[in-house]
Amino acid sequence: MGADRGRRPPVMADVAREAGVSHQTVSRVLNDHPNVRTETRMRVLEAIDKLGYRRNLVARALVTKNSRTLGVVSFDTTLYGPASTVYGIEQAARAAGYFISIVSLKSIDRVRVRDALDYLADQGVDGIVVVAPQRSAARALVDLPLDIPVVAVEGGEAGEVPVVCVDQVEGGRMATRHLLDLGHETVWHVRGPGDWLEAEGRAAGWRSVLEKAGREVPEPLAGDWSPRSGYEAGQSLARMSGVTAVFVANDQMALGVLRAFIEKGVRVPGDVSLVGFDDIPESAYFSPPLTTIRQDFGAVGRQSIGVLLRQIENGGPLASERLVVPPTFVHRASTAGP
Amino acid sequence: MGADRGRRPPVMADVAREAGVSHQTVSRVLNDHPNVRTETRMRVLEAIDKLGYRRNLVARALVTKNSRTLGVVSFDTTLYGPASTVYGIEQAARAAGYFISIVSLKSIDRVRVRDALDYLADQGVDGIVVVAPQRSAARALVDLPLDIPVVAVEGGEAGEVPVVCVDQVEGGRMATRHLLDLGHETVWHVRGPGDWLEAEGRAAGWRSVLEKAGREVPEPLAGDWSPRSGYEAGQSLARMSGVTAVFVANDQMALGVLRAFIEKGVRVPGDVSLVGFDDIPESAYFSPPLTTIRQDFGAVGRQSIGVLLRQIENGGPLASERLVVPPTFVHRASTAGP
DNA sequence: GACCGCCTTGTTAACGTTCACAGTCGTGCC
DNA sequence: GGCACGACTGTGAACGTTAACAAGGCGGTC
Repeated sequence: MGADRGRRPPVMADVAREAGVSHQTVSRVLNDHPNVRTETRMRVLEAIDKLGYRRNLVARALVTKNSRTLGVVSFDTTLYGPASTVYGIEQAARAAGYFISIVSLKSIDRVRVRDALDYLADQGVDGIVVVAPQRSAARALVDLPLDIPVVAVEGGEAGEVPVVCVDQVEGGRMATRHLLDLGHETVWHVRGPGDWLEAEGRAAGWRSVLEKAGREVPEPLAGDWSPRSGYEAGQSLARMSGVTAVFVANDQMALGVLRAFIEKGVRVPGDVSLVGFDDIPESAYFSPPLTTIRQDFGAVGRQSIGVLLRQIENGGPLASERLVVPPTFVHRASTAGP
Repeated sequence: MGADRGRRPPVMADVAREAGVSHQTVSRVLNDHPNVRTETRMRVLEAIDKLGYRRNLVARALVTKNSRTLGVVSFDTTLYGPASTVYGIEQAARAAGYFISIVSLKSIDRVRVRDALDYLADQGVDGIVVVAPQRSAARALVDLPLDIPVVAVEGGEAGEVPVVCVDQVEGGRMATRHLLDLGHETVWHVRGPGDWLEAEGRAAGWRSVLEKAGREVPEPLAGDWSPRSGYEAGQSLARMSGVTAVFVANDQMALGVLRAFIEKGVRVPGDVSLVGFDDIPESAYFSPPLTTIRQDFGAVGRQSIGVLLRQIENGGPLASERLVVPPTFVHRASTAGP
């Protein structure tokens, strides 16, 4: 209707002219400022509607100094855990009216994490969630010179930044306790890669239960989370004698172990009982269906956004927090008495 | 030293003062403008370094009208396919110096896709990748009033927006041809949910090979991509007689089918051969390891960013393109002759 | 030697919003 | 009746960058 001269998207001033008010009044209407007469507000809203005006968030960010965007740094978002966590984060952030900007790292080390943080800070994000499941990544977060709120997910020791994580140690305990309760003499362990905090936590839980029960603690085998590494560990375990119960640090490796056992004629749970970790969607359909420990990634995502927003509203870093999400035990058919 | 009065981050003018030049010269150095004397450039760079100056990308975006940010709209990024695609997109985008802003949808319909696009457009993204594997999502993209480059991934018919996709039909053909080549009389099919283009494509490929070979075309069973739905389909198939070969539309459902078969005593590949689709990391460790069709999600991500950037540089939507990424056949142990 | 041109730098004005402040009313109170 | 105060609106100046234009210096050419 004669209001789109030049095909340039309308700006606040155009709306103001259309409604016969000043640009400031338009701004007030947009920001729900109380002191605007109802009739004026209506006129402005009509003008906005007529012109198809949309507020320019970039200009807004320039002056308010916040962009309503949060950054997420994550390791390989192809994996089930990180993908689910990021998903949870995204849902929670959008619900709170924030955008999510993602950086996905192929490998994590201090330099790369630092670069990613700088990169996001440059872009003007209001806060950053770092999904930092590795010790090196967690360490990259201490004495950060950034003056922007950060929260670590699975970030290890509560250091200078708040942390949200699943109680990995308790998960390891649950798995091991379950196997001992079934009557197994001791429990073998296929752990995750050395640098990973989750791997350490699960192994620590496993070890503590065995020690407290006065059982022998076998040397753990190490994998890299992949089914292939689980397969290799499974081949080793099948060659060993006296193995009746194995706690594998994630479901993907458990699948590999399962495969190796089947190839060697080791029956599960007939000969060996198996417990995994994560409860990926596939686990319930393994043969046999896998007993495992479920992590509530959605809760982790929500909690981390919660902590971050509290920091942002607070205006500064709050006393370093540590939120722990409990895991749950999922009993299926891969475990039985010896 | 002595240049951080008030703890305010330094701006271009501060650098200019420090280097004894105008802010414009600083801008020129930052943007690699050719006409700056080497010595001047050095002085500016030193000043930048000394002050720890970082360019404000928000202010830059305001005046240049591009934010070097791309939006991604995707369906449930927890699934392996979308997650991998988004990962590929992110890698490619960052390599090209772009940020990625993500919106992950729980369910896809015209309204929600439209909202997501608006949301991203508001934020000032330079272009949007829509991972639109459903017919309804693809339809949401036609006659978009948006004046911002868009590319659809798995987006169906080459309509008004460019499309990048894996050749699902060919994948379905490969799977079916392989089974016929092994000597099976015909091939059953567990397809994906009705609205999904990928499901349709794979089913179409399957059907076309059977028809061309003059074989009977059994009524396909429908799943929803989940292992559970595959399990249910598997139970039905196990009850039917004459089933010797099944093409399942994704690996997760194939796992469910496998589980149902094992429970019913149907041997794979002894009694029935099975082909999946996707080649998720787990597939090689199923029992038996799954013959499947691999999709190169990384390539899809890269291609889509390529198309998008070409559009952005071009300044307008280019003649609607359709890039097809070929799938590859992965032979494992779940298939054999009848 | 004057003029043209390029290289280099600086000055000023956008970009589209919010913030700080200053008005202009109308109302109530002493 | 004057004055203070609240509600409402407008004016000007930020925010930090790039774009457009102008200007000075220096070399080369006829």
